[in-house]
Amino acid sequence: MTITQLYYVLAVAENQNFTKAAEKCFVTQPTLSMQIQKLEDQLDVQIFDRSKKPIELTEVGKKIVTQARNIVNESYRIQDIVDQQKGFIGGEFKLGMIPTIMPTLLPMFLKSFIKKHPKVKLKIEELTTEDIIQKLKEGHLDAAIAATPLEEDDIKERVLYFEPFVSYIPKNHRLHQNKKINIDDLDLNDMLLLEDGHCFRDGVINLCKVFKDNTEDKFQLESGSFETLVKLSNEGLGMTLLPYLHTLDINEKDKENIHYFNEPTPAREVSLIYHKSELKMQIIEALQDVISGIIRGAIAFQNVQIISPLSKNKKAT
Amino acid sequence: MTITQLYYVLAVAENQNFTKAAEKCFVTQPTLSMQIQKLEDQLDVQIFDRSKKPIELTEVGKKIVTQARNIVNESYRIQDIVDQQKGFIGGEFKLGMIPTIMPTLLPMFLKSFIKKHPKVKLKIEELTTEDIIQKLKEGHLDAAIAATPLEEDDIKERVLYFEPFVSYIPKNHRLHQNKKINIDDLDLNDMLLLEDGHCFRDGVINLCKVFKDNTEDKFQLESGSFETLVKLSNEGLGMTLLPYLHTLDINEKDKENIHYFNEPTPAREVSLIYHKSELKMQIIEALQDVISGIIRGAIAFQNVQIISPLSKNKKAT
DNA sequence: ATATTTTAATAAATTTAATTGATAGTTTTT
DNA sequence: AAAAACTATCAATTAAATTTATTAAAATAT
Repeated sequence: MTITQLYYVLAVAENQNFTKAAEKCFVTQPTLSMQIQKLEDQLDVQIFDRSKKPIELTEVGKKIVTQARNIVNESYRIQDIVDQQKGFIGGEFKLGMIPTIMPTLLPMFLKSFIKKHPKVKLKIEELTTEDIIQKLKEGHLDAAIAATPLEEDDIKERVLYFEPFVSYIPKNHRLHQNKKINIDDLDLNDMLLLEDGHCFRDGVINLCKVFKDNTEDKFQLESGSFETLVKLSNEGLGMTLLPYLHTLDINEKDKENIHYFNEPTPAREVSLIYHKSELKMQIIEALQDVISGIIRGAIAFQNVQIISPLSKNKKAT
Repeated sequence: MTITQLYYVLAVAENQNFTKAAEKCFVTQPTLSMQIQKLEDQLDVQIFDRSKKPIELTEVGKKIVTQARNIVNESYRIQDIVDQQKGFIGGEFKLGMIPTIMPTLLPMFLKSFIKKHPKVKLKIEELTTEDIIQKLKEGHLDAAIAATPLEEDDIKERVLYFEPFVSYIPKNHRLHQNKKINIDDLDLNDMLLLEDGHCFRDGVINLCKVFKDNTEDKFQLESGSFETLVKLSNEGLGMTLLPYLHTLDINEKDKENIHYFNEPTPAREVSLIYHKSELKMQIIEALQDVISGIIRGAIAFQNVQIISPLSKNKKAT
């Protein structure tokens, strides 16, 4: 049994296809076929059920894959030990970010991070929380930035900052006169929301339900970006909630529609999350340092109330 | 990096010698030299300090060895998964036993075990508790039978039985008239003990100190076997304590010197112990079943008081 | 000090294993 | 029924591990 064989098994298991898996491993398909067969012969057990199309794992196969993932990941840790010893901060680092954080946070820290740690090859991907959790568990991401707490066993969280929710209330809205907003002023029924799949949407729903749990989940208008939400709102279609950092680059004219909440300000907790195995911890800590340092100057709210990003129905989106 | 390379590193680390390590791996010495060099080149770090004789691990080397042991052991688990799936109970199984348990317990269960599980190739070694713990941690033993509790983080325990301490008191001894013995009758100063290194000795010392903690650790006579202790005792050199199972094959004449304790009978806890990684659990459970089944008929004491096998000075011997 | 022994590294040859390109045999899709 | 997609198989090739023989260096004994 070799680490390479186990790696091939993982590739086939994840792609459900020998040919695609071979491409991802940068070898030809017969290589995978033969090496996996060899492993199966040695163990005298079928890992894949080749009668099913697409190919499926057998029952033992599933257990073997879990263990293989362990072994392959633990093998990466040896290089990690060496890097740590040398104080070397570098190499490829795959970072996931959720869509409602990425556009505002990434430009704030990226330049500064690559300047400070030029040897790190950052690969950043925009993903839903759901995908992030799966990829962290499978070892396809080294870390991610998402709204927390997530309550996932295998994933650790380091809080970066608390980002307040801010109301965007157009002229014609019943709340526009109020200088500051209270949570119990909110009503999901006149609220514009991001489309399903964003955890910020779930946060807003949770927030609105803090006081009224009778709201039915029927919304009039939904969109994929805050920019659109603001425009729709300007058209008088309702108010909306924005994460604080998004309000920093709203144009002057629209800024008068921004209303802050009374304390305790509802906020989302934004954390750097990573697998509990703590691989590449040096880079994770370097990221944390850079981002925390930058945010310290940008967000100055004191008394906040954390709103959970988890939807009541689904696990985490 | 290959599992084989990691295995070679472990062998050299444990033998502190390339030549010996090569023999244990059933390859030639240049194979080890080259493969380990290759790994060192790849990681760009020295694992061994070859300037020291005998060869030593570097600081990183120590960390790499720990992780390598992880990986190699986890790789064995894949075969384990397959065996478990198939319900196969077989293969090599290395069992350690402490000297004060081995001669009485082994003959009781060995035949019956190999009859019930003929495919298991049992390799039994007599070892001190100390050695057992180390070998379990290094993966050189699959399980062991020892006196417990040990309070070792990485080691799990499954109690097999409680074996009472029995007094052996010769004619001329002050306690010979007493039909039953109390713990507070004991005095370390007229007690014959096993030589240092046996945990049963430490158990006896702990037992005697339950009531008197003023005893100084100066003993007159010590021996390596209970047979000798009994003979020395017969010569009038003092009383001694025996584990219950040892009293079953004392000759008729000497049996009148055996005195049981009043309840709660002091006893040692005898357990099957194994690494927390739970490798080869099927065989461990098979062993537990067989031994528990056999002991059930042999020991019938109810009210026992467990005496710790741990010495106050050293950790566990 | 010098010889002997022990031990690890190196070099070249050999064996073993992994990988590839070409192709055949299935199954699925069109 | 034909085409496409996919995996297994084979022989050839490439790469890697291992061995035997030897050298070099250090430790030990004489």
